[in-house]
Parts: sequence; structure tokens; C-alpha cells
Amino acid sequence: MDSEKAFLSEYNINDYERPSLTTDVAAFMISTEEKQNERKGPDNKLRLLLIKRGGHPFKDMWALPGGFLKKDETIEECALRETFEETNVMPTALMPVGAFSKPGRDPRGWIISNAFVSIITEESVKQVGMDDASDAQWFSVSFDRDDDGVYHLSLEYEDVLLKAVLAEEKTSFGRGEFRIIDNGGLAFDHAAIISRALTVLRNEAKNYDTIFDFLPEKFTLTALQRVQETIMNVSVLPGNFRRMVSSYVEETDEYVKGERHRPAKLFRRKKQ
Amino acid sequence: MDSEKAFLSEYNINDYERPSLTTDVAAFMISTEEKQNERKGPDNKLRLLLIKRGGHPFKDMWALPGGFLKKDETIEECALRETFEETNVMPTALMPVGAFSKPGRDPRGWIISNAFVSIITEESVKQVGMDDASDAQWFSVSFDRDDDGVYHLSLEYEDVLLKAVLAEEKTSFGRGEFRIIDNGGLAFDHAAIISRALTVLRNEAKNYDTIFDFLPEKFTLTALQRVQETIMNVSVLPGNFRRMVSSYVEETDEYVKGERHRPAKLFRRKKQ
DNA sequence: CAAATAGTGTCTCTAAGACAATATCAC
DNA sequence: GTGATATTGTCTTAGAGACACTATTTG
Repeated sequence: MDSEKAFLSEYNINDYERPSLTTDVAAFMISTEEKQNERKGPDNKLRLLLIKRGGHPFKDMWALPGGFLKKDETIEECALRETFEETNVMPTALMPVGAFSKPGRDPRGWIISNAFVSIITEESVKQVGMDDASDAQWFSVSFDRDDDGVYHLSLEYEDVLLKAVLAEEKTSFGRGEFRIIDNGGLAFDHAAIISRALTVLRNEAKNYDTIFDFLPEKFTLTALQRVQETIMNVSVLPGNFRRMVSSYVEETDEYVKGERHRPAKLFRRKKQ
Repeated sequence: MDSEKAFLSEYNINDYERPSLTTDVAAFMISTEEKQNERKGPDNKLRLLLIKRGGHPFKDMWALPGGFLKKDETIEECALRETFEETNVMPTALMPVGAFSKPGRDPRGWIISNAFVSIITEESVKQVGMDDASDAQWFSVSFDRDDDGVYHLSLEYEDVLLKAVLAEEKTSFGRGEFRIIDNGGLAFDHAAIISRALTVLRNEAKNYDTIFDFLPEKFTLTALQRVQETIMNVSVLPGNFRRMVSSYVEETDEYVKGERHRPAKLFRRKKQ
């Protein structure tokens, strides 16, 4: 096919106008709040990694980590690289959330973003050791639909409270699209990206397949249950939960001792 | 915030190297093959819309409809526009499949594609009236996993037979990624896009929510069942299917008469 | 022993699969 | 009537929710 070679040598990609392409990453973690009262187990919270923007636009507002795609990398590689550069946290798992392309979503111009959900284990966060004065912080997440069908996304870190309000527009498929009513102090359209990311995460957590990424290799079934409950914002009876995940995990012969109650056996994910 | 205004007036997006962005659309239809024997109902086939490439690269090979994103349109609008321009078919529903960004996927250069699944009703195809000599044709689809875990994608239209072979690479999430072993005559990485699109479509069809988009407003339950069975490549007992979709549909008082058997009541989708 | 979590067993309810039986048309 | 699909009902089974009960640790 010499004519194909000839075509390609003539072809100049710069003849056409092009957008910029970014990735944004909604990195979630489950944090274990240490016991506030004696004899009580830990409390779990779903947390989202945000960075305070140091430059324009949206200077000093909070945003998802992410940045511009470089040549010779995939968007997944870009998402990992940017997250690590900006927060020092390296995600272990990435899941696509979708593309955001509405004209005007970025005041700098024609910029399309491909967004991802990622999952970080508490272990790896502790290793990084996040500075309180850092620009990157873990915000606790709450996301609910009120009786009028309006969604409220609240993100909280120490004395910073971001409260965004969104409406869901039905598209031809079941998959809804979020329209921002109040961005609550979040940069760009990140309130909508976060809402969609949470929806994707919850949908995925139904399969008992995603939730393992929040935990270290060996874990107790109770820890696994707390992860599930925290993501889905539901509560399950322990007996039923154990039955439901039983086919996804296998025993080890190790135990967690030293707690003020019966030791729990450690499990690991079963490689099907 | 005058400093933000100042920043934006200084900002020149052309200072950075950018990719080109395209959309590709995997448009599916269920075709009703007319009865080959007397007294027998119609046979259904899942079909995919492909176009024969008129120019380089991959000249004369078959590809998904799609094209470059224009300024001031969303990627969804681009997907609809390009599909209509290239095939004269206007999709009624679009569902995102993901972004394809592996370097080298397009010989013209740095080009990222966002792919969609779309669904076309047989009705609207008949209205368009597709020419046999046209560059756009509906290929019947078969997609199966053999015992070795290798996927075989076969697309057939008259005497054209495209047989692609793919492997599934597990990613950190459940969602697999398809690697092309043999593109079977499909342009670019479209064999992988089609495989992923079929996976997304099948996953979605489980909800009894997507399948209505394949049919006109009023339909018989048997027609609905054939759609479901064709997409999922399974067969269901009629009684059970009726029970399962009963909450998604509502009766009309119209019937389809003139067939050689008991007339079937027409149903419509229930607006929940 | 008390308090707490770990872990097991069982009842119930529901949704889905199998299958049988009846209904109504064209010819 | 015959052959076809339409439509309804019932039996069975698998899985999830509710709940009660036992086990094992620390203080």
C-alpha cells in the first residue's frame, strides 16, 4: 500500500483545530477513625482526595487532582502520573467514569476531561504521611438524594466545608447526567464529576469485586463489611454479609489478636 | 477576582501540544429476517453499522462511523452528527463505552477516541432505506469466548466476512481490556472498541431498561423478548420473561392481527 | 463476669427457572 | 381440526434479609 504511505507523509495533523485533553481522578479511601469511646470499634468514613488550586483559574478553590495528557501516554497513565505528582499518592486501581466535554466547562478554552475513579488503601496513605498544611487533603464525603430528587454533595475537611447541589438529568439510557446548581466551592465542573464518580463506585461495589481494592492483602471480614457499608451507605447484618462474600474470599490461618473481644480470622481475596 | 481575568487574558492554549479527539459509534440494530419456512416466526439478528473507508488510512477496510470533534459541541453531539453524516442513520440513544488512547492506535498521529454504543430501531432504518451499493452496511454480529478465553468477533454482510480475534487483559477493576490479536479487516483498533461496546451493551441489557430503545413505541412482548435474547445470546421461557418485564411495561388496547395464530396485545414502556 | 466483636445456623420471603395448561387466531 | 404463537398459573429452587444463638477474647 504505497498510496497509504504517501497519504500519511502528506498528512499534517496540525491543519485541524484540536482541543486539549485532561484527566481528573476521584481518588477514594476509607479512613478508620480511631475509637472515640472506650470499648467501641472504629468508625469508617469515605474520603475523597482534593487539592487546593494554587494558580488560576479557580485559584484557592478545591479540585480533583489531574492534568493535561502528554504525548505517548494513555489517559490511564496520565491519570496515575498527575495524581502522584500533585498529591504524592499512587492509586492502585483506576476505573473510567466518562468524558466531560460541555463547551465552556473550562474558562481557559476548549478542554475535554476524561475522569476516573480510583481507590487508595489506607495503608498506602499512611506511608505517604500527609501534611496538614499540604495542598492535598482527604475530605469526608456525603452524597444523598433528597425527596425532590435533588442531590446534595458535602465534602468536609477540618473547618473547610464544601456543599454542592446538583440535579440529575435523565438521558436516553438509564445513566443520568448531573447538572450543577451550586458548585459549593469546587473548581470547574468537578462537583458533577464527583457525583458521577460516586454513582459509578456504588454501582461497582455491588459486585463484591471492587471493594477489595480498599484493603490490604489480608483483612478481617468485618473490615471488608465496613468498606462495603461505607461505600454503599447501607448497613448489612454480619451473618448475611459473611454468607454473601464467602465465595469471594478464602481463609488464612492468621488472626488479629489483642482487641477486647474474640480474635478475628484474616481472609484474603480468592483468585477465582 | 481581577487577577483571574488577567490570567485568562494572558493564557494561550496554543502554547501546549494537543491531541486530536474523535468519537466512534457502535450502532446496533435488531433485524427481523423474514420467515424462511411457512408458518414459522421471524428470525432475529443483532447487526452493527459499519462503513467502508473511502480514504486513507485503512482505505477500503471497514470501520465504525465517527469523526473529529468540533469546537462548541459535546462528544455526544459529535457522535450523533458524524453517524448521521456518514450513514444517514440518526441514533436515538447513546451510551458511553470508554476512551481509547493507546499511542500508535491511529497512524495519522496523536488521536484519542471516545466511543459510544448506540441503538437504532428497525423502523428508522427502513425509513432511510439503505442502498446495497452504499458504503454503509449492517453487519450481522457474533461474539463469543472460546474455551481458552480467546474472543472471536465475526461480522458478516453478504459476501464480506470479518473475523477478528482478541484477548482480554484483566485490569485492576473487573472491567477487562481487549487486545487485538487479529483485526480481521477492521480499521484502527475498532475490533477492540466493538468488543468493549458489546460487553457494555450486554451488561446494560440485564436491567430491562436499554432494550426498549430497539423497538418502536408499541410492541408485542414476544418482540421485546427476541430483542433481549438476541443481545444477550440466551433464551428464556416466554412465561418467565413476561413476568420479569411486567413491571416495566403497560398494556395498550391494540392487537396485532393477521398472523396465523392468536393475536398479540401491544404494550408500551411504562413511564415509572 | 461483663462487654464487645467473631462466627454459625435457621426461618422466611421473594425472584427466577421449569413446565403445564389454556386461549385464539389463519388456514 | 391443525399448527402456530399468546397468555396464565403453579411448582420448585436459590439467594437475600431477619434474627437467634454460640464462641472467645480483654479487663
